[in-house]
Amino acid sequence: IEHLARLIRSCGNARDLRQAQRLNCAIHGRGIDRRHGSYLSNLLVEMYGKCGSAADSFAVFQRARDRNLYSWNMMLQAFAVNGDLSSAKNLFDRMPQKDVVSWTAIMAALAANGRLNEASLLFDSLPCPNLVSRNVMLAAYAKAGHLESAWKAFNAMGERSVASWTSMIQPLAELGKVEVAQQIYDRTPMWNVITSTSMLAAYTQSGNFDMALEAFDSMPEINVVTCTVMISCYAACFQIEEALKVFDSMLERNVVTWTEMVHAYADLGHLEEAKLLFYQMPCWTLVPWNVMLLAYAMAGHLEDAKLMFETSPSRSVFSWTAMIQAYSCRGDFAQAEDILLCKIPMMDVVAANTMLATYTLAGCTDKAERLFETMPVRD
RNA sequence: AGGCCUACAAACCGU
Repeated sequence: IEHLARLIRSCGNARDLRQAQRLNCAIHGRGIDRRHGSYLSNLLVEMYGKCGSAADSFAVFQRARDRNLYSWNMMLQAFAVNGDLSSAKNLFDRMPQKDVVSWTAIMAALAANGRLNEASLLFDSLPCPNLVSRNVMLAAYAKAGHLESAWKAFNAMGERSVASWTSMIQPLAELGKVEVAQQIYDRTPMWNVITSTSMLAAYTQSGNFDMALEAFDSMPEINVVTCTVMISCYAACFQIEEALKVFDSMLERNVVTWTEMVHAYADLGHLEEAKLLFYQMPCWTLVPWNVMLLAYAMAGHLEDAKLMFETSPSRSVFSWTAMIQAYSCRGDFAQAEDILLCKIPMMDVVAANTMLATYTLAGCTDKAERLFETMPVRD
């Protein structure tokens, strides 16, 4: 049974939906999940959530014979991480009991969807906040760039964990304050591989590639994320050979690692290599599809872009925006605008701005103005 | 009865 549990967990961690479905069939088909209380069904609910399918999670949840607080919290989390806040709230309201984990999961989901105020209000109403719920709020402030509030929350904490310290690093780098991030990193009383990888990412994202290399060389412990960051670091300084060296030397790779390598090839203009690697991926998320789609779009390969769009398992606003670019690059403004105004099921400000920029750059001021007037969202 | 499995920090996509 522990063997099965391990299999389920590793499948969730690999984000491999196909494998998840196979496992679920094998387990449920033999009725194994019915014989072990809520343990296995809980793990299956979690697995599907991680693989991006809240619907499959819910199916398992509903057919489960025994449900405990863990089951409800895992289902809640499955909805939350997949961006289905309304289902999460619905479930939350129907929970027979709730604990601080349930509240914290909702808070984190609100914050992740840009609803910081609601998260903050919820936090203030928590009957008994703990270290994790405080960390969630802290990280939410930090990521939103509300450094004052973040520091206030940080300083108010009676007890801190590695996560509390690590949460302060990344946002500083994003605001161009790498030195401050480094000062915190140097002063941290506790750190682990995540902390040092955050610092590495901070250097990479701020363009301090030499610092990144130095940091990497002196890291006492690395993992798959660390190496993936190094691939993006080498890609950012146009060292495709070095990026590939890291990729080839990795003992463990996940879907992000693969995506990053495909992205590196695509970004540096090696479309054929990108394509080869893309089709070799052991499993996909939507991101690599969009990476390939955009690469083709920007290279003017409209037919290839269309093919990616049509064959991808699903489409997000990223995919649609890439198609706007694909048509724009070919000068087919009518098709591009048709996508924006008629076809996108989820238009946002970036998609609209993309079209606007196309018109502006092409000197079609009249069309740009007309579009601007009718844009449902502006920034 | 208790334990196990759930919430927090690092890497990938569009103007």
